Amino acid sequence: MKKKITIRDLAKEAGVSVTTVSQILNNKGDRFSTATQERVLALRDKYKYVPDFNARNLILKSAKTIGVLVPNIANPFFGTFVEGVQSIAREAEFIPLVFSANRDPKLEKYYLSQMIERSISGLVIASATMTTETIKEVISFNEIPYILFDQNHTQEGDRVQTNDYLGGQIAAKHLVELGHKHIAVLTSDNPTENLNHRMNGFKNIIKENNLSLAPINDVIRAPLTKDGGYKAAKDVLATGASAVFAANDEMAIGLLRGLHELDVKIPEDISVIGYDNIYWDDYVYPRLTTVQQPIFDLGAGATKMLIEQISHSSAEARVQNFPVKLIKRDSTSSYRPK
Amino acid sequence: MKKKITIRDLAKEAGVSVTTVSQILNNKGDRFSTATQERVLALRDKYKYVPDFNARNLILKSAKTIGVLVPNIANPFFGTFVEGVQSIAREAEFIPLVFSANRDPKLEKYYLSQMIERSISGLVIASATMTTETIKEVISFNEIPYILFDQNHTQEGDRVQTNDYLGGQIAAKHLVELGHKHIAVLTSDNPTENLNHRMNGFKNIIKENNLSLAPINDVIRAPLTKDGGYKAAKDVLATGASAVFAANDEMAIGLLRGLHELDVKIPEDISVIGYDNIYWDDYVYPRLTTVQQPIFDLGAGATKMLIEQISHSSAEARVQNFPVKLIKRDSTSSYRPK
DNA sequence: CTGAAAGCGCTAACAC
DNA sequence: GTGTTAGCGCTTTCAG
Repeated sequence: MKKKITIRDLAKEAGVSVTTVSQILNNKGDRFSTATQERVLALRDKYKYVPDFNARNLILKSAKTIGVLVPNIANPFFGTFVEGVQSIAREAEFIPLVFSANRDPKLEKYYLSQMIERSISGLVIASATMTTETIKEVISFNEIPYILFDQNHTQEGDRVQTNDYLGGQIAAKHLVELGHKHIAVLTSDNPTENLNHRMNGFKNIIKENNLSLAPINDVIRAPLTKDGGYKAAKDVLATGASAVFAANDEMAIGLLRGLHELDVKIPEDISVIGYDNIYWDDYVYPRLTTVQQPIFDLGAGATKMLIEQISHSSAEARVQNFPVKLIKRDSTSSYRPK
Repeated sequence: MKKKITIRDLAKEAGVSVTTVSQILNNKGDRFSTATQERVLALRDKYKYVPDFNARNLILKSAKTIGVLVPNIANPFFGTFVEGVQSIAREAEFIPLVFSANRDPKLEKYYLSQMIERSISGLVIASATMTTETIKEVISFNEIPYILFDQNHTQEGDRVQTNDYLGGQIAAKHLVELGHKHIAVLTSDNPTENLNHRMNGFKNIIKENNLSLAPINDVIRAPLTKDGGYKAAKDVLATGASAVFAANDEMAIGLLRGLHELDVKIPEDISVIGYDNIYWDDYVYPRLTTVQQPIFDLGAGATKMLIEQISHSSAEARVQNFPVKLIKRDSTSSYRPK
């Protein structure tokens, strides 16, 4: 790395003091003569001078950096979420530090400590494994502003969220309206609170319509991944249901594959509805009907809240709700008796 | 943010000098008595002291940060690539700063300047739009070590790469061996050098087998995206070919969807082979045959090289090659005359 | 209009 | 074994 040119170099060459240069470069130089200002500015451009970040922040105590903790960056759901974060961060000239913690609490703690060391100004947490204890212990201890997403709704703090209960209802209504009487559910073997809400909303509609959902037989549990959905196909088929609600699109897409391999026709033999509306839904076969969460907006909204909190440090905890809605595609159809 | 506890606080409480604390905390404290060492360490734990990053780096001049520039983080190819980067970075205690520049040169420059300001130690560039000029102008000017990936092979500098020519040959061989005589190609409307190599390898095998590839009719060009592949389906079909090689999996997957909507059966009516082996290939229908690039390893390998370069600043430009291989799945099959 | 001087929190020669 | 001291590059009072 070339030796960096410092503010002192500029000052010397301009024949002024370091103070002068500093003030002018930080737009606090009204009081200096236009000639001086122009000289300094010209010199900065000539040498492409960039103030040293560390030196600057050492004084300013703000790194304009926000941490983003997601389970898996290669997952398009979180990829899109992060893009939402980035779009807002960029506007506010914050830099996001993104970490993919792979649902590994140790990794999460490591990254967390790294972030604190780097004095991030705030944190967006989109990780279901981040426990209340970790948050209390590490984040609150350091009094770092943070925003939660996709968390157990029992936790405290500012958050963005969608109405999971409603989302579950929407999914159920769709299947019921298509005439399905026997509906199965594919959900996580280790559900977070928001997933429970989603499922409760679903069951609520089932019950209202006097349909049954046998808790044991019709509720299949598997990991919340494509592979989880894939491997659960046999069990889903065994329920004999004519429609199935998968707790998220990843699972639903895995399920699609599993059902194909079992020579089950979708939606003719069984309708499948997912949840999230990741951008892949249009590219699986058949195109996946789902309940949309505005993923990008969630990332953007969380970041907007966070930056507000950093700037004004508003005291009260706020919750921002985002809408969910049905996206009808080709994986669901009317019930046809066999 | 709570006022941070500083090294001075520790020193005072431990009844020793700041130097003592600093040395001990940096594992250079052999010369101090065990008692002192333990006292200091205990205090650090008690107060969860973390050295101030900015102050530290101001002296050390190393932020242990590497920049990573990718076109699109929500794209699983780059998501996986970034995970590879992260895995190595973490081992070496480097923090990756990941930017998704959306193939927008302005954004790329902005992020680049941000990174330089933050005195990153090195840069992994996985972006085809990053031109030689930008690299020269911004990166070389600041003498930042960098590693390229997926770039125009004409550029200078250390790099990781795969043998695209061979990859193209592998794809062609597979189709030829299946008995296909009339093969179409779906490639980028704005190809980078590595794509050209890929295509040249492909054409080489076609020619060797005395098959023709009409440059105009059989080479379809579209954006290198799912949507690009989707919209190109009609044109591909119009070639009358019994097999098609798509320049990457994204396009291939889009093409699959487009062909479905045209009621074309894959692989019965037309075989499709992609390139990259993104993890979605197993979850489209039919499962996509492709040429694998070791994406994770590429990210990891690039990062390993970069960190070596940062540490030892080895002079000579190095190139590390990664293997490619055929992954046979369900989207290709033997030629059957109609 | 301008600059001297203090100091952010830390590390590292160099004394003692 | 331990501490003094001098900065790292920058911003910011405050005194001209």
